[in-house]
Amino acid sequence: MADATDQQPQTKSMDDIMSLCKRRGFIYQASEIYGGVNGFWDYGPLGAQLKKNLRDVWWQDIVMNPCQGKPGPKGEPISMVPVDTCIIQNPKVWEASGHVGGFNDPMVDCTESKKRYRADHLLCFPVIRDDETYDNATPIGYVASLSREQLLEQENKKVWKRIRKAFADSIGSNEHAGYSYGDERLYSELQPEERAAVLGPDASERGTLTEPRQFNLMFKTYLGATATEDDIAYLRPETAQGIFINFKNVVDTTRVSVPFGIAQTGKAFRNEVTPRNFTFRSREFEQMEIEFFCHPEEANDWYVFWRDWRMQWWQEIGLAGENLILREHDKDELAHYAKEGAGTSDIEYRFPFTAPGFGELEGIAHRSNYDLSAHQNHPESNTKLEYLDTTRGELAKNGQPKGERYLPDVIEPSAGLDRGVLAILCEAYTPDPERPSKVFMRFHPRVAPIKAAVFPLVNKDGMPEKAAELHQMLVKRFGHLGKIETDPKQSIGKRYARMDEAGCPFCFTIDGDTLTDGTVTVRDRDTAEQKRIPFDDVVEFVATGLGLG
RNA sequence: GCGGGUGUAGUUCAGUGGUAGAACGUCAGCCUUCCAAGCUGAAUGUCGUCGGUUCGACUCCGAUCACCCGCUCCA
Repeated sequence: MADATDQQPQTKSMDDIMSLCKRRGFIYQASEIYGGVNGFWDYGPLGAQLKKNLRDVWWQDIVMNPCQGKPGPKGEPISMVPVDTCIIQNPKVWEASGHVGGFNDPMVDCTESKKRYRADHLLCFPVIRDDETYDNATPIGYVASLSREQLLEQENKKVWKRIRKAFADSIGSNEHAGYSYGDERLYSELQPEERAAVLGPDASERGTLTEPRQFNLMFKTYLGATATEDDIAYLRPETAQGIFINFKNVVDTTRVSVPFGIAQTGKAFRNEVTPRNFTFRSREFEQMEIEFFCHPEEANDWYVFWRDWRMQWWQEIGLAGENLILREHDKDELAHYAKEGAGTSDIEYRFPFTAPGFGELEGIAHRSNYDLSAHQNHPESNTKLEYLDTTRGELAKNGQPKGERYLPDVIEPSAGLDRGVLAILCEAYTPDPERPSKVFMRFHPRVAPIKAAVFPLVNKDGMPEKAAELHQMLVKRFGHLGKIETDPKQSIGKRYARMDEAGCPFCFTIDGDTLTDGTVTVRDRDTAEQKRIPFDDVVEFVATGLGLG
């Protein structure tokens, strides 16, 4: 932990980073002139380009040239096709996926301790007096706990005293009066009158827990202008389902065969209970998702493949170092769809606001065939989603396999685009008291919103014209990748400083010598060092710098 | 949802019961041959919002919104 890079995030101030984001036009508060709106953020000119670049780099490395040409577990090329599906789907999609039933967790508040619990996590143990017959006893109340062990196995005097005090009116304060527990029930399953007799996990008297309240995390909307209850629809809480419900379409209309992946980027919406931490937990956010379909026997290999490659990808685009970790989920934190699979991993970044902890950037989940199965079995989908794999099965007389029908397993690498941008901003933010800007943004050239800048050293003597010429050359070659900046005004130091805060990796300066010996000055953002190269080599220099050489 | 904190120019912050300032940034001009240089000048805020107290509120009170921190929660 003594390593300098290890401690860097703790020394970076989130307030300073947010201030720079505003000041330089990366991120603004949404609806700011109306006082903002909780959980929403807008991207300014530099932020929009940065976000687009990250999305484009993902698209390039996932869809256009999957895994940068790296072969799969068996040496085969990775097969990937894109889709772009709707934010609003038939509401039955979300019934089948489990979001309508499961995406809303009933919550319980304790009016005494001010704590909040999930109603289906609260185990309620009936308290039964020893002088009652166990089998047909009426419980005198319930003791709630988040875990069986906590209450039963680690019971100590403190817990015991608390319970005895809370039930003093029923079992008496006599130390020797006994009680025992019946079989536990979930708080969510208790009747209202039973709930009034529950002793909360952190309460000292009974009946301090509220009724379970629904926290529906999906945004509701209405289809059609009449807007009745029959017209309810939802803004998608994840892009994934759009892929699953198009699985058959893609198989039927595209020359893909398992194993292959379907990729998609797009907005998703969740009514987070507590939006927090700048853009980290926004209610409107963008995902970059892959659903990779494979034979169940190969799913584990693909899970490992994608987990490791996605980690490598984030490292390659600038999140190198100790701030990025790969973390395998514990069994008890697996999502409902991953229970049957091999597991889930998170790629996590140590943000200034999570340090020394980490926040999730991307989850790689083994979803087994949960989703395809759910859609196939939904009574109203009425569609067989089994895949006919003609490379498998017994051999027929002619030597050809007879084929095997199965629901493919799915490996899902699901990344948060906005979280990626935020991590890149945090990682790039580099305080440097030695330089005029006091800080610079060390973006990887592939994602940097401004790719290069061209400056005439002074605004006269033919330098502006020469700079304009070079600027045009660079725009023509690299303008599709990001902004090429040029600016003839004010001192050169001020212009360099601006580019430092914008994270522009290369600045080229035209001076008097350019006009006589045909060389320009290159200034490197990270070292602030300068060297001269021929004017005619600048395009090639930038290409190399952007990894295109 | 609870507790704590904050809210004044683009940013960082002063400020006083008598309707606002600094620094930096931004812009313009001059000047400038390599790191926010120099000189001159300019723009910018309904002091988060609404309401109350007051002759008068940026200041006091209340509500509300937003952000930050700690819980809680987070497919």
